[in-house]
Amino acid sequence: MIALDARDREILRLLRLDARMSNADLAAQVGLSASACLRRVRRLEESGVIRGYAALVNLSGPEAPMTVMVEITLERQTEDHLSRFEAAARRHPEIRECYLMTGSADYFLKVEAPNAADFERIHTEILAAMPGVSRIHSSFAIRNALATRTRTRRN
Amino acid sequence: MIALDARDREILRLLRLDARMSNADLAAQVGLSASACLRRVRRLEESGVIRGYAALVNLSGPEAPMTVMVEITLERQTEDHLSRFEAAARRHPEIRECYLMTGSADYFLKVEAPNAADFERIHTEILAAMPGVSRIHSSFAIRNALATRTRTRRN
DNA sequence: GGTGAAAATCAATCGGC
DNA sequence: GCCGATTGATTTTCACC
Repeated sequence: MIALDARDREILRLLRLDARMSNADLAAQVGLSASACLRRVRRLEESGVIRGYAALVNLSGPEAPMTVMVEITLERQTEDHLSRFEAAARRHPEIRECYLMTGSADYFLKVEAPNAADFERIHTEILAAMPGVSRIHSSFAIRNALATRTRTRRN
Repeated sequence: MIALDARDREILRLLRLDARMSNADLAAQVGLSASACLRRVRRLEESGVIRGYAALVNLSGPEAPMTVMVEITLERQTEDHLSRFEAAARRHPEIRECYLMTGSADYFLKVEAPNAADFERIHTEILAAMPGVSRIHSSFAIRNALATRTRTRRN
């Protein structure tokens, strides 16, 4: 992990709020020249601190996906089991977040599926089929309460 | 909510993977001209389907923030209480996600704090101080198991 | 780390189909 | 609703201080 100074942290804060802000704007807001700012952004990208940029999508009505919070408890927690679980999680884009947790549940997953049938498939074919899984507990989201707009147009 | 066709869904899928893909690339991948593609992206932004673009940040070591999954149970669930809770959640950027849930816990929050002291402050001053909160259950993440890089350079 | 300038790419608009 | 061309921004890469 590379060292970060206050300006790097400010760049990260701003890009988390608006990943499509122009480099010129970003540079002005952190008080750097455009070239110095771009050099820092590239360094953050290449070191993996910035691991990507994502559009925040917000569908409602019949298009709305199911969002399910899934707690997974494993029978065993050897490095090998954890690695295999995580490798499987990475292969399934419906598993949008996956955290190794303290406490009783070993993994916490946020799963997004277009519909209930797809979620059932993920549940039975992927999650329940993982080696060493002893318990799966799913909670369903009714709606995202923080779905407010960050940015609408480039200007 | 606007109607989406297959190309709109493909645009959303691609922009969730790489929000900084150029419009020219995006257009080529969905099989549209650049101007037609841009018109669709603007429509998705203006309708709120795309609510923003965010850099995915991935810090480890001493810079790593605490990620805490918090389940909140309310005593009452009137519209008024829910609205006030959600308004308060929106005011605190450390609350990065907030879902209204089915089942026993009413809200599910993902909280990110620079350190334990900040998390304690959020816990006591914000979460516990909300009206009608009867139970708060926090689970701590050890690490993000899906922190793989999506994109490193513009090219 | 900063400046300035050049080249390439891109966004954004407009007229036409 | 889509295409193609034009115009103005933006990104990106230089060489240099």
